[in-house]
Parts: sequence; C-alpha cells; structure tokens
Amino acid sequence: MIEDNEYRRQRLANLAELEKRGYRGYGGAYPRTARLAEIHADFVEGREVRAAGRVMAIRHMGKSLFAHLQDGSGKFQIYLKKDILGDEAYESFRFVDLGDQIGAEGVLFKTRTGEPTIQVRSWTLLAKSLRIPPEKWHGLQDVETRYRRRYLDLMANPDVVERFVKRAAILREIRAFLDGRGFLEVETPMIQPLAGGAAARPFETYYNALNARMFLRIAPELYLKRLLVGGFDRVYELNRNFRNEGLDRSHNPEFTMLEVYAAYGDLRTVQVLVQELILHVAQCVVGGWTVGPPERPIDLTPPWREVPYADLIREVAGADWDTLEVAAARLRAQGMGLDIPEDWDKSAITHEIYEKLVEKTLRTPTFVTRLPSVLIPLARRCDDDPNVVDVFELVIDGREIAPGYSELNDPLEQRRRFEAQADGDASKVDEDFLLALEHGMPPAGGMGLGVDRLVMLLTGADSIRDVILFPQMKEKGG
RNA sequence: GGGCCGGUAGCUCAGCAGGUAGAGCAUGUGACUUUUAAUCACAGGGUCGCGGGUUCGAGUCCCGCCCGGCUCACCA
Repeated sequence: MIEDNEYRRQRLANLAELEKRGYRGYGGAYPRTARLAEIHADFVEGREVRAAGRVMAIRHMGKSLFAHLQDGSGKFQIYLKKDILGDEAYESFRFVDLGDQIGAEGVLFKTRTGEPTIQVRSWTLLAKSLRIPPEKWHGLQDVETRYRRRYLDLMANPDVVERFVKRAAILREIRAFLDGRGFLEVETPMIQPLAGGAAARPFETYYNALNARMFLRIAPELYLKRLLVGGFDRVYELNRNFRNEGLDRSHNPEFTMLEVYAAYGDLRTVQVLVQELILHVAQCVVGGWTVGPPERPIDLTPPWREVPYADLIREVAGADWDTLEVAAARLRAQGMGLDIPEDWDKSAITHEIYEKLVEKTLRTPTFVTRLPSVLIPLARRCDDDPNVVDVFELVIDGREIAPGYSELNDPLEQRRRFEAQADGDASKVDEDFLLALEHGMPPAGGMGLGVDRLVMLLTGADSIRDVILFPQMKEKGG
C-alpha cells in the first residue's frame, strides 16, 4: 500500500505539468561527457559538457537559479539563466523537485566565488522523484531507516558511501594480494547436503528436484580441502556464509568470509600470510597502519604478539592454574567475578576465563596459539602435546578476526573426531569428505578471515550493520 | 530472553507539573539574473509507533504489544 501525502500529490502534479510541456517523466539513456567528479577534475573554462545527476539543492533567484546535481562520483553546481535558456525551458524548471534526476548541457564557467559551474543551455528530465529526499543539512539520522532503506542513507550521507567504497577496495585488495601470490579463487557450494566445517546452526531448505533436505553452508572448508586433494594447492574463497543464530552488533546471519589454504605448509605459512595480507590491505585502503575508530585507534605495526593460550590464562588466573582440580578452579574463577555452573569441567571454566577476561583486552594484533583440542575438531594436534592443537586465533581490538590451523589430513583421526562430534548420529558424519581425505590430502595450513569484521576495523565502524549494505532486520508489523 | 533508552510533520528535533501540537529544513504563494545551509514576506502540513486503561481532559500517567538502539545472557 503506497502511502500518500500532500508532497506526493504535488510531485505527481509537477510530473503531469512537465509531461504536458513535452518532457518525459522517465526517460532513457542520457550520454554524459563524464561523471561529475571527472568534469570537476578536468575543468576548462568555456568547455561544452553534458552532465546528469540527482537534484540535491535548488536556489531560485527570480530570473536565474543555481542547483546542485549529485551522481555516483560527487556533486556539481549548475546555473540556469532565463535569458540563456529561453522562457519556456526556464519556466518548466519550476516543476523540478529536489530528488529529481535530470540531464543538463551547457558551458563550464566559474562563479564570482570560484565554484566550477555549468551554465546550462538546455536540460531534460530523466526521472521524476515522487518522494522528498532526506534533509540536506542533518542528513538521515534514524538508524532504523538508514538500515531498512539504505538508498536514502547513501543519498544523504557521504560518509556512508565512502565506507562502502572502502569495503569494495578491501575486497579488491584481498584478491589482488592473494592472486599475486599464486592463490586460485574458487567457488564451492553454498547449498550443501551437510553443513560442515564449523559449529553453528545452519539454515535449512528443501530441494524439490532431488527431494532432499539441504542446508546453506556455514563454512566452505570441507569443499576447499577436497580441492587440495584434487591438486589445487593454493586456493581461496571469498564469499558468503550463513548461520542461523542471533543478531547483534558483530553478527549478521549472512556474512562474508575469506578462507585460504596453502598445501605443503602449516600454521606458520598462513600466520605469516594473514599478517602480510592485513598489512597490505590496510596500507592500500587506509594508507597506514593506524586503524579503527578515532577515539580508540589501533596500531597494526608489526611484529605482532604471539602467545600460547595457556600463558594468557596463567597471566590472569595464576601460575598454578594448570595444577588446580576442577573444584578449586571453579572457586578461583568465581572469585574473579565469573558465573560458573556446577557441571562445567576444567576446560570449560578455562575457556570462560579466556572469553570473558582475556580476549577483550587484546587490542593490538595478537596471535593466540596452542588452543585446547576440544575447541577445534578440524585441526592437527601439536606434536609435543596432544591436548592442544596447532592453531592460532588472530585477535585485534578484542575481537577474533582470523583463525588459522595446521589442517588435519589424517582420515582415520578425522573420522574419530567426526564421530565424537556426531554423538552417535551417523548421518552427521560427512562420509564423502572422509573418502576424499582417504585419497591423501597434502599437509596444509588454512585460515579464515571474517571480512565484515576486518572492514569494521579498517573503517572504524562499531556495528556490523554499518559495513553490510542491507543488514538483516525484523519485518516491521509482520 | 532480561535491563535501560528511544519511536511526535517528508527529514532533524523541542514539547515543563496532564489543559487546543511547536521550531528549523523541506513544501506552497510572492520578491530577487553569480547563489551555495542563499535571503526576505506570507501560508499550508500531524493516526504524537499500535491497542487498552485512569481522568472532565492524555504526546505527557498506567498496562499490553510492535519496531529500533545500547547492554547482559543464550548460542561453544
């Protein structure tokens, strides 16, 4: 149901009036000399140009008027003078409203105050806007409207445009970096019969033609590893994952993930790689290694700290933490202000300490290594200690940005871990993946990088909704 | 899911102790041929998120609901 109001009726009347005067309300292509920012950059007094854009401001001054046009590149001022345009074309402009798309041609000049301007000789309507654009000075502030109707946000708020332009640059530079190092970009299934590669609730769907229940992927990992078996020894995938879980400032149900695998390498290979990757992208996009919101800048300058999980725990929980029995550990954790249920085991209590008291405090880039194997079923155990796996978690600004593993390539061990995880439900074991592993997957290092979180870090956004064009929202009134 | 805060004109926001709903921008009319948050004069514009209740009277107080933000929890 289209909501009507006096403004819309007025604009419909203006549209009818313009059509009566021979303008088309919704015209076709309008070839331009260049985009507005390019016309600005190549300004030559007296040059003939054709330009197009959305009318963002009109200043009537009797027999002449100034207006600003905006396109995807920027803004440009136009000047309409009655004695140059002629009475009819000038009078018709009275029926142009803020927000209309128009085309104009004329001659470049500079005003008294030095602003580059087009002296318009003729103009045409390209699309009539039936709705008032957001307010010119304050822009669009209401966050709900900004997320639900992003086009208004983009129209009104240049800093939002800039952030999404940066997002595009980040994606481009990730690809440029990896392509330059011989990694092959691949696309693997997003619709999967089993949602593996991570621990998360999947979205379920149904494929009619195959009469089969399917899932949207929660990770591409198990398919990328099949490619390692096949011989693609450096691969990456940069695309969407879907997780059927809560929404908050750092979680959207669909989010963008980079996964990279380097055969014949290990944890170290991808650890070096991810550091170089992030530094490269920061340099290209931010122009330096100081990133994050202005009020709490983060310095990415290497070397980045590397520290085992257990050391971090001992730093806050005491040097004797490893020797404590469960009951004593629970008491100590409670003494540190944590709420610990009675049935938790030692590793759960330890991880609670990590998540609540350690991770948040790691602001500058930190590789946390040697995590407990119970936390990560797909990684290789450390040769010197089977209780921990050969992984890192890269934490920046208190958030996990990128995990990296020495990948498990032993099919027998992988089967045992899957079976333990499936807890007796054989249908949850990915036999197809295990079959691939049995053909021999080369040893490999692999890592994942939460791209939305990287964009947040590099653009100083503190909500994931500010780096996703159309974030998930509840239906209103549904 | 809990707690706190918010939803008033197209947009940005005021609205006191319960007493006819306000401003700026935008819109309309008029003036103005180098303005740029143009300026000047006048005018129009409201389901105060939705539904109940209290009251002579509710934007304002109470209850329920919807949507959003922050936060805590859950979700490894």
